[in-house]
Amino acid sequence: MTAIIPKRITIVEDDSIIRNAFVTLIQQNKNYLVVNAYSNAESAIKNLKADAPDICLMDIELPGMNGIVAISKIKAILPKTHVVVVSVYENDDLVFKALCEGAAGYLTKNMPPQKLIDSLVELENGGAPMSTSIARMVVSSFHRNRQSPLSNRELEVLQLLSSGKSYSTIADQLFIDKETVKSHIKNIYLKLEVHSKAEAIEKAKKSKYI
Amino acid sequence: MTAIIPKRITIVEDDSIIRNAFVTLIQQNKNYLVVNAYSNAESAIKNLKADAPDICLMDIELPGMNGIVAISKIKAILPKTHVVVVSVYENDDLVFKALCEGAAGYLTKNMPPQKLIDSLVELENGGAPMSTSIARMVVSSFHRNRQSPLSNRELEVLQLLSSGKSYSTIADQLFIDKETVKSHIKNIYLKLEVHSKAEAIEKAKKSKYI
DNA sequence: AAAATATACCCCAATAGAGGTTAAAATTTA
DNA sequence: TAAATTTTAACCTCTATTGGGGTATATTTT
Repeated sequence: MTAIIPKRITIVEDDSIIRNAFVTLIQQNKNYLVVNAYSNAESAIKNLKADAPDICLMDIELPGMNGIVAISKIKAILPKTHVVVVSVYENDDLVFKALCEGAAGYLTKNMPPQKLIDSLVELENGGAPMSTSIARMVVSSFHRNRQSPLSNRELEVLQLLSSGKSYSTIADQLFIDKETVKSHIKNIYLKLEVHSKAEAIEKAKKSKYI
Repeated sequence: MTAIIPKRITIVEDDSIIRNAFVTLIQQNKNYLVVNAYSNAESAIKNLKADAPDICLMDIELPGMNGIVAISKIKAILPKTHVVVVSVYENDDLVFKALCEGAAGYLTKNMPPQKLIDSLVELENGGAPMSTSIARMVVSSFHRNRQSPLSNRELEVLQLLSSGKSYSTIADQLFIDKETVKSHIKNIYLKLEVHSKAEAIEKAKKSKYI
């Protein structure tokens, strides 16, 4: 018979009503222990080592330090802590910034209460809890744009160019002449209406051609 | 009172036992209609326009054309069809290739049967159904490695270098001298033990420093 | 048959890239 | 505070790369 060690949770949420709701909700489940709940990131970080949370629920819009920066700081101090964002914002930019800084999941506040508990379980099972729309956003970010004006060969060349390869390296890799690579790149520039490598890569990435 | 128009589903799965199990399972739910179930991708694509599926469940390991290529072909013909991968493989490479080609979700065959139905519902709700481990894999792909040997400034420089910018453009953007950029790049090469831009970018991306 | 794509060649000027060395500020860490 | 690291900047050399212009031909695709 193994004793259940409850997962330690801290909450960072400036709205006291939501914060208390989360505490109450989580405390109903004895697999989880809310060690502390803060209204700002600064104090949460100050007590981070003492709290030693397994999971941290993090709001994005906060007075003072915002949630994105907070995630970064927390992961730098306790890399193993799972930081799950709980935000009203479904803005692309914020979601991807949060994930890049190390968020283990991203929930939106309009979720049904049970979804929060499910998410904690999902985390323990090795998952990455996300709201419906966030999951779609994340998966869509991988999808390439099929409306590309570039031919398949041009996409191949641009792909290699974007990984920092030189014309000659690209030529070797595609078993074609360096001059042919030049021709392709000229046509790519024409089609994308750019005049340099950097512009072409920027435009192609923004349009998700590559 | 609005009539419920069932979502049209096709299945591509070479194992007849699994295929039939999926058909039986889905047919129990009158919100879904299995229009056809195929043992290979070629025939599924041949009948694609006639089947006009809203959702296609796609295996990866198939005789003849593999599932990744099949996703690409299907999305080229019917971009609006949601292709959901159902595979035993949890290999990173396959998952990301499938997503890049346009997969709307990725499930593993060890899921409980109800999870398949839940996934169909999740799709309709605007989500992207994923198995626990796949979701973690996808979210982790955004996380950058904090054990980088590079300084923050070096990371900034390498980031810009990797987007195809020239030394002078990087200098302008960071408000520093071109010679300083060169110094940073020299140090980056030293630390990463490489001797060219392409190698540095490759190593940094593989190690997820950038 | 026409259009798009993939291939390859020429010329040329500007600059980017990689190597070396040195060193003063500024910042962070011990 | 002292030591270490980071960031900044400058000098040198030399070759490779890039991007502009043009032209041309075989192969696919429409």
